[in-house]
Amino acid sequence: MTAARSTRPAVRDLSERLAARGRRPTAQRLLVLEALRRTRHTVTAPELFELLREDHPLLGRATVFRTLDSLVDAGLAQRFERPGHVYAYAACSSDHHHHLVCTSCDTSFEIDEAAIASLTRGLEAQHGFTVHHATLDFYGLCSRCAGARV
Amino acid sequence: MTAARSTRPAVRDLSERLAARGRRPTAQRLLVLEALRRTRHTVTAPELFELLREDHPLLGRATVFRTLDSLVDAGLAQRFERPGHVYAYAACSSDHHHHLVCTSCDTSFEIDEAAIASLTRGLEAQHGFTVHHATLDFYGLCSRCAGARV
DNA sequence: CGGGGCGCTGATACTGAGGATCAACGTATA
DNA sequence: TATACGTTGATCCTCAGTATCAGCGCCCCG
Repeated sequence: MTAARSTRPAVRDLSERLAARGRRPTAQRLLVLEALRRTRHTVTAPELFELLREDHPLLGRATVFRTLDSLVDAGLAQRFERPGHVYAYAACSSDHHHHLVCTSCDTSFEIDEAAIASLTRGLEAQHGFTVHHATLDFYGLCSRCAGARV
Repeated sequence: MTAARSTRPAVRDLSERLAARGRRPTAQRLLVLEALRRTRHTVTAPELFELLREDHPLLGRATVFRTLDSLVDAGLAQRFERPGHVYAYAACSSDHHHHLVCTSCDTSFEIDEAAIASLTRGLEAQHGFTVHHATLDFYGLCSRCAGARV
């Protein structure tokens, strides 16, 4: 597999984020990230593996799992709950880690981080707690699905 | 800081909540709920099973899994992430579903729901989204652990 | 420019959380 | 007391996620 030579923002972002942790922006990682960016929906690791395998039969199963973890770790993807005790993933820009997730069509929408930052600071002050990371995800129906199922 | 420690309401609460769904407040369910209330920490289903089995060797494994799901469903427990892609659980009062979780000692603290309610309403208005349920959990260090690891 | 360290990959086999199933049981209502 | 129905525990199964490891390729340093 050849190394990526494009200079699109996604690539630069990934490269920087990974480099900051002594990791490499490999073709596989870009592949996974771009596939994740392309779907507007949340995807489980096995789903994404099957999806990618259609075009890239060489891609390894373990690699997809590992890569998704790296992406979450690098702040470029977010983990969600799916019914049935399964994790699903969605790409997110480096500044927006929280989402509205439609439980009907699995589409995810990014949330403006400002409101949340102030909430976090309030909680830290109130409880003497040091927040490192938060899952702050809202599940429900998007306007389209809410309308469609009246 | 310690959360409210009112003892008996647990049973009434469970009964009502379950009855509202045509379900029964069985001895097993109370057992699981009380064990969950007793630990101030988050616990995984297998951990809780092992814990309960010491005193109640008859208790079935599947029952613990089922019961934890019922409790979450009834709003009396909350699911969390643990490193290693595992779910952990904590009891919560019917009105407080969101927590601060210490990643060092696994203790969980309830968050006042008022601030969150207004955040939710704002998001609903802003995105035309209908929120049914939210995971709103903050992971980090509690004051004790933050102090201890200087 | 050539070797060596190290991170990454893909294949395989494994682990264990959680679910499905089902006969037996308990409890509430008729 | 009889009956219906939710619940339980035992067993077996599924499959998401992990560990392992040999081979490979990038990058650094001589």
